[in-house]
Amino acid sequence: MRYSSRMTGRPRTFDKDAVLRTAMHAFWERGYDGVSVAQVCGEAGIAAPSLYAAFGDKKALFEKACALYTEHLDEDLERDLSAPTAREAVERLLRSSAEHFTASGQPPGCLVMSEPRLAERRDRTRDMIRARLRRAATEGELASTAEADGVAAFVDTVLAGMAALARDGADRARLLDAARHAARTWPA
Amino acid sequence: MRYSSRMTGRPRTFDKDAVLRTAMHAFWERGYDGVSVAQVCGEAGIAAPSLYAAFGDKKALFEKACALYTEHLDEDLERDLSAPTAREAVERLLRSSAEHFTASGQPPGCLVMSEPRLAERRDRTRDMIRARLRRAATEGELASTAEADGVAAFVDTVLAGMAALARDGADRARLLDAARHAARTWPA
DNA sequence: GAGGTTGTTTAATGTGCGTTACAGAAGCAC
DNA sequence: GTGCTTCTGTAACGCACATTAAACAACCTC
Repeated sequence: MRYSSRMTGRPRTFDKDAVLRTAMHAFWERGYDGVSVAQVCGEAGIAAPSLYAAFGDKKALFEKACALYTEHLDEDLERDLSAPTAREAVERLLRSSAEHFTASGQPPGCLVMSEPRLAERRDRTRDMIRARLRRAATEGELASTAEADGVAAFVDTVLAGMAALARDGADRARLLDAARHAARTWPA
Repeated sequence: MRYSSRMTGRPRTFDKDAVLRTAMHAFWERGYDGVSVAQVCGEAGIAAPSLYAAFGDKKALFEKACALYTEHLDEDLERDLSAPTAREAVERLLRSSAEHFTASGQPPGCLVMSEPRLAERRDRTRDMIRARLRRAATEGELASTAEADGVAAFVDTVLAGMAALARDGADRARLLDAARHAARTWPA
């Protein structure tokens, strides 16, 4: 047996990306524990061994689904936070999050926020928000680092809360209302 | 067989209330799906048939645990909302919630907020908050019913967010920080 | 065509779950 | 003591789950 070049073999009969999107939607909607491998197979129209061959076990599938989910999310986060002022950055983040949490054709809420297993990723997001606000403190937009951390805790809270409300069926207008009220907080 | 008076039989060897508290803690910490009947039995030190005889099946046990949890919670909510002004009511609610979500000797966060199955109870809480704020609109403390509903959506968001942050390990100071910033929102 | 590699299908594996049958133990009334 | 009732302990039930073994099918290279 040689390791020269990849052998071809029988071609896959399903769209791997489509199956991953299906799995991502399922985890997003019902969480890791709320989704069985058999359910993903049923929704994707493939048998279990095909899924295992393509993605590994359930945990690996979940991680790949999360990677797909956070791919666009991280881009959006960085775009919003790169606004010239922290105030604008926060306003953009809250608004775009409200929109994302209530996007049609997708489950309400946020996979990262809802899934207990993704606490580490939530921490990373919060680190980025805090970093942006601390920068605002050094630039004089906020009074101090402590003030920046307080605003960061508040923004984290509103983000998590909007995701929770969306999951409970709140519509986009309600979330945008909450985001608008949150923006009033900004220290004058 | 007569239905006259209750027969005595062998007395129970465990403290029913203590077992229910144990179950409540378990559900609070790990959610309905994250808790098995066997785990509750192990933590409570009783066998499954004893638990089933005392509380019924898992769903009934969960409902009784929730009733125990919300018993004190509803009292606190009504106490906070009965403050003379809506602003003070909201400030009290946010502060006491932050404290409850980080109380020592109890799991962090909130059983009602974390458990997907309790959406109805969350709705009831939100109805009470909205009702208090609409009252403030009729009393002239807020500009309009629409304004009251906006503030209510914001308060709902902050409450849910604080519970989520607490679950992720945020300490009491951080939650109180968020609550304090949220109070700044109040329309002047 | 033969040989090799990979995908599919069916059926099975083992594990943990919620739940219960059953036999014995512990109390009360008489 | 004998009845009656209720609780306890062990062991089992059926089911859903994640995962895989084994046989077959489809493609490539030669």
